[in-house]
Amino acid sequence: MTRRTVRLSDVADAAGTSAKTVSRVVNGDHRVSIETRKRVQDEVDRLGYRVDLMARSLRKGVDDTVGVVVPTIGDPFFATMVEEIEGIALEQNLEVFIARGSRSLGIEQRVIERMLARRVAGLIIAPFMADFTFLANRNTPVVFLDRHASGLDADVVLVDDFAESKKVVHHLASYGHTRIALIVDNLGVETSRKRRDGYLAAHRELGLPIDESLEFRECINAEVAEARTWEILALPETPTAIFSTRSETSLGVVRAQHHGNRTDIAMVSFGDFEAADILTPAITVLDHNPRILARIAMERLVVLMRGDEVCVPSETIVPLHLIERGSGEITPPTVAVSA
Amino acid sequence: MTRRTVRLSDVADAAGTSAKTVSRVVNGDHRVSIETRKRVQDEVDRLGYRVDLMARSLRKGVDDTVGVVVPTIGDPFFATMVEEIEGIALEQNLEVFIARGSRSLGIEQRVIERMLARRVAGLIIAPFMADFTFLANRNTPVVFLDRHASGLDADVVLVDDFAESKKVVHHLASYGHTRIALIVDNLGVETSRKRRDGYLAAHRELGLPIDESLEFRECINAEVAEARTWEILALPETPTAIFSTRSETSLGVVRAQHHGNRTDIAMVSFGDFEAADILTPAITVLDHNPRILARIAMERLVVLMRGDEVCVPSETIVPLHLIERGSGEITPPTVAVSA
DNA sequence: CTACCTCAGGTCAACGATTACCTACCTGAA
DNA sequence: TTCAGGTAGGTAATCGTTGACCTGAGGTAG
Repeated sequence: MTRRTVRLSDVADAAGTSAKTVSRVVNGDHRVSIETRKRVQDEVDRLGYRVDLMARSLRKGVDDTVGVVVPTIGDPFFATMVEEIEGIALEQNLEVFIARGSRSLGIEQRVIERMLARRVAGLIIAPFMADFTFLANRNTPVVFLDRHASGLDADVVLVDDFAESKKVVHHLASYGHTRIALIVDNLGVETSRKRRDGYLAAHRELGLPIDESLEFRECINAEVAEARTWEILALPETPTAIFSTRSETSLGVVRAQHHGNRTDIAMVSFGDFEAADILTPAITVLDHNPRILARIAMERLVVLMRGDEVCVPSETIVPLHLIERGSGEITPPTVAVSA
Repeated sequence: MTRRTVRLSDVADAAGTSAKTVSRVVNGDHRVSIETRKRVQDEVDRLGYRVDLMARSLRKGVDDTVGVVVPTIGDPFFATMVEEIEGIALEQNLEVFIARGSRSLGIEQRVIERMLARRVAGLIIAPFMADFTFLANRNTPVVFLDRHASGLDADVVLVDDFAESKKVVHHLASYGHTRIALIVDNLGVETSRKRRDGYLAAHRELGLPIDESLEFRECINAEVAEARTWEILALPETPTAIFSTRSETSLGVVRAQHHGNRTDIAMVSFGDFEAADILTPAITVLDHNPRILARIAMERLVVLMRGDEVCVPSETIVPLHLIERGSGEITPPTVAVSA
């Protein structure tokens, strides 16, 4: 029962040819006569031969795999990205390695080094905190997703966090809000910083006062966001609107609003989430669609991996739409609407 | 700038030893003197040597990778499983391949064959529809997750779908419900079939009439479930409770209930979902925690891969808790509660 | 003083497939 | 007739690492 591996040469012996010929048949090389091809193919089927991809990759120098590194896999946003990437990879006959980059400090570099040791053909990275200088003199193609990466000039696919955030504040302001709380993650994270910058810039453009006590940082997950929202609700002068800069934190915000019976406070989420449309009120969101981003990144990576065109790193910005569902169109108590 | 790969022999030349000695140092073999070890290590660092995992795996016959196949990656249930698996894999210095198994017919076999060609050290499969007989005479360790697999006697980690579903119906019945609608996926899927069987069995045990018109099959996603729920709401004699057998479909059910203003109908979800606790009413769920399942499966796989103990395939059943949040404790209109 | 053991290190082949380079043989044009 | 060119197929080296096996020096027990 010890099923020894069937190798090229086993098939060759059985078919009375050389290993090279079998290799040609297996790889669809045309320099093989019809009869030989058939004879070899029959033996391949009979013996149940499969290429050993380890051996092939060793010889070729690259492996037909792409490495995907995301901050968290369980987050529906990144999970959907991975699903999209996997779909394209399958079409291209590529295998997908997955790793999480946010566990601890230095973890991103570690998992990426491992993938490089595997000679992955390309990398898609949704960066978390690392500096990517260590990738500089490798020649593995890399596309960054969702955020810019420091230390490496590579392709990147993202949204204009700054402008989109400004858009949200302008939207809320147009409904009369002047006191808008901000729920934001660690500012060391580029996306968070830019979203906050957009929030501040919009305030300046609109001539709204900037109240630092309305800015809640370090909202790293739904739980923290929920706790901060309870603080918001306890404020002497409650803000009339909340802007949550990540869909994950939005759930925390909404949770506190519901449990605290304060759904009268307007709320906009950067990023859609499940159930956002069935809550009461339904949540107005900036539709940050992971599939589109992932698709563009992966298609770009495939081009880079083919290596036809030696092109300069490009930056793709995907525009977002604001889906008005209600929570973002609530007017503040003391202001009458004109529209 | 053409960074040629640094190999063992390059380091060996630089350190004035043989490649084997470098290999020993790199792999922490003890048969190397302190001085030699240091000299080699210095060269390793200076030249920036990294093992070529392709070469190592070819030599060793297995690759330090595990393949994970799930029906869908984007679904938070499976995404969380993958995240948990990846965490344990990292601790064990294993890399993770990810693939989706539900795209089209035969896709599971195809992606698994590819992983086998890569000589993965083990497989974790959340089966979808395939027959796994083709895995029978391979000797790659396999653990099935979430469902039994046909055609292969291997380890499996799952919940008792039948008993848990019965529990739900008993729960609803204890609140006086006798007309309970069932939202269920394709019955070709084992979990779906068993959940339905549990639903039916509970009816028999309780002496409740079984009304086939209350059974809605082929609810393959949230959209279909939502549509079916609209049908339910339009029924002449509306059921007083709904049992949704998957968290994904639960969202659809709840969506229709909310938009149709029929949150007076009781509802229980097999599987928790985000926002289930902040809806009004909050949703009663059977807490089908993917992390626990994934952890058990992965720990089991690690044991199998070590191959110490040649053990017979085991079946692990994880018990679930019903989280009563409100929607499952609504009483039907015409019945007075005694408790 | 010999026999045996351990330690540090080395040699060589093999893992399985592919690439670069040949060898016949055949065809057709000059 | 001869030679370029194409076709079918083969040979040998190589990708980078490791397992099996070997060697020589030194230690130790009898």
